[in-house]
Amino acid sequence: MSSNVSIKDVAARAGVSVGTVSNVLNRPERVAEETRTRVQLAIIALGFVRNEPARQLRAGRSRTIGLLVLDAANPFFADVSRGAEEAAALAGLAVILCNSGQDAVKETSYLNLMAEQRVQGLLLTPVDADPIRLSRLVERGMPVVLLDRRAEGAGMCSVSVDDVSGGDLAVSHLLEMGHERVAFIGGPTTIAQVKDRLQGARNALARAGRDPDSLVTITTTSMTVAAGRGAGERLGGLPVKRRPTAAFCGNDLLALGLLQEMIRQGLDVPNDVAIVGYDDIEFAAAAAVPLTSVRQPRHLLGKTAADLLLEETQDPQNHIHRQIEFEPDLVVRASTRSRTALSTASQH
Amino acid sequence: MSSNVSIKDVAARAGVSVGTVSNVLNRPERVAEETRTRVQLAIIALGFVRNEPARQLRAGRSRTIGLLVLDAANPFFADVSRGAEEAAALAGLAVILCNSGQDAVKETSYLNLMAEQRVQGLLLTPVDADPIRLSRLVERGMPVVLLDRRAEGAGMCSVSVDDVSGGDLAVSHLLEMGHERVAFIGGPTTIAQVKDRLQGARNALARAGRDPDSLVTITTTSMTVAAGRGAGERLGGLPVKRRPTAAFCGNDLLALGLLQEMIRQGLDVPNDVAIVGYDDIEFAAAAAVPLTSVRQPRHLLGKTAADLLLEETQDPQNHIHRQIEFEPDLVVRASTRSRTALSTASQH
DNA sequence: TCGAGGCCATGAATCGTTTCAATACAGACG
DNA sequence: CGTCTGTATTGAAACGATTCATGGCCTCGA
Repeated sequence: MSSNVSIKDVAARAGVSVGTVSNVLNRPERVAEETRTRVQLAIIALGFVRNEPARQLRAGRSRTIGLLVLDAANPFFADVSRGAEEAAALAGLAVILCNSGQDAVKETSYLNLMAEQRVQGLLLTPVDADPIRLSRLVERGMPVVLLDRRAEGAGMCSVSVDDVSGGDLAVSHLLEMGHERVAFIGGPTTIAQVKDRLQGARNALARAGRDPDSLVTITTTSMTVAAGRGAGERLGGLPVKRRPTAAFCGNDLLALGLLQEMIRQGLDVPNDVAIVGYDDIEFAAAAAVPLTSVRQPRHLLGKTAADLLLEETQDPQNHIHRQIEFEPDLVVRASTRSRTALSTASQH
Repeated sequence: MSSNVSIKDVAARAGVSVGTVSNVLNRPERVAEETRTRVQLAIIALGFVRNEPARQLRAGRSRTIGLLVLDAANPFFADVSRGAEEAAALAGLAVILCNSGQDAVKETSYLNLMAEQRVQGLLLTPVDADPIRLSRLVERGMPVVLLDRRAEGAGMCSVSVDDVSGGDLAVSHLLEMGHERVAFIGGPTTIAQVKDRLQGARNALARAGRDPDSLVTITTTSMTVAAGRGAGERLGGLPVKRRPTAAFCGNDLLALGLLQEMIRQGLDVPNDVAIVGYDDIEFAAAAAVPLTSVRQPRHLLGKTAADLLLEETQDPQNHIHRQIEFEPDLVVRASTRSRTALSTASQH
């Protein structure tokens, strides 16, 4: 198979020992210049490519970290991944990207895969709150940084955005715009982000003196555009009297799907139904009705997580686990600006 | 570091030899039931995780394939990746996903990384037409399948969509809608997809009896939403007399950016400028003005490529390289339906 | 009772690299 | 001329798994 040329062949061709070839590869300054170039020429002539698994076996550590995301098709995670990759690349590490697709079985199998591959560490957006699999990993000494999710104990680092606060921002805004009946759309509720954003929504209601249970909750089985359309069908099916006048969606994909379905049903956004999304992905601003959304520092999230992981792997002794939490921003766009509000705004 | 428990520890604890443990792992049927359960218990008790690099070193082959895409942030490639991953997973292989970001340097470094990792094979969307790096890989016996790009010689498999035909579809449609001045937006032109789609556009003009050089070509440095906005600025800056009344964009990200910028400038889509995108990503339909776009079978593209690669790795002797090419479809939406056309349509 | 044959388990060789103690050698110095 | 120092290279022992020839033990049939 590919590249059966080993360090031994290079050594033979250059007339040196394998140890010297290895030194040329790893500590070139220790090798006399003349020898070094001879070896390098042999490497080129033979097309030698280092066998990384063998290196890893002997050296004891790999040059990769793992990144396990909830949904690789969500542009939010694409941006997070890029942040992590850039930070890892600076440290000479490659990232193995895996997609759990919110499926606990796939998550487990990928966690196992990464453990077998002996990645140096793991960036992880966990599917559910189950701490058992995780703690087993950590106990065995695998450095883990939770991503987009706050670590509960102090057993590991985490980088997250305050989802409760984000949910609060979103629904407070809707209440300020005068909405009485508000819906929350998201799910499954096993996902921490969903739970927290919902909690934030309830907090906002409570603070405004409303009954948190007045929140109409539409639970979806995933967080995709298609699920958003499905939720839109359910919303549109409600009698107008009881239909919420505003919906807060657990992410922008849901919001975009909901928006599409509202338009299809001939409902006006924001006047019949106002919509707030979450993540502020690039497409939110380009939507049929530009989406109001809760913005998260996506790129920074990934970069910070990778940096924390690197810190831990490079000096595990002195590492102290940290939980970093960013604050989200609300970006207001047309999907929540009622026509009157809009005209008021344009008078400025 | 993580999991320093080796097969030797398991053997000691179970009171058997390492060979037996290996057999339990790989050919359990050869081991007596009583022994097998004893070993399995030891594995669980010690939390043994197989060291994959060591396995790979001895066994000679890895259980991963590489996937190198042009732009991981583009939902088109997210869908392609998912197709490839699903097919690979069925064969028990993991996918290492890397993102060249249309950067030849990054591409080279990732190709090298994958070669060092001894992936079984490679799915690749190449940055440019340079065949040298590729042929070197192939010569050394690395199975490669080109993805979203037709292989020129017969040296490797490829799975692609006919981009010339796609460009033709798009511009033919614009001409049918009565547009006289058409623009093409895309770049850099080193990317084969851009070149072919442009060629298709010119073919359509020629067939309609127009001068292919009448196509207004706006070259971008990347294929992102931001680049689309930039192109929109240039388009909007043209005197109305000379400004194209329609733009065909090299992908949907560009089209979405262009659309945003047109709206910002107060131009009407499609009446001032009609827009056709490419890829028909999910967000195209949800855009401010739903985008007409050239649809590609994204998921199938990835799946087919992975299947071809598996076929080659599983029986390299009898494998015959194939070039599979799918045909694209045009999906017409509001971004090219002028108001008259729209009202005509709604009378049905 | 013996030999054949089947089933299991063993243990050593091996994969390609890194690492490190040991060695070779040249030049400086007394 | 011997010794010392330091630099450059060597060679062998790991790393953790797989693989396969070998052999022990049992059972069965003659």
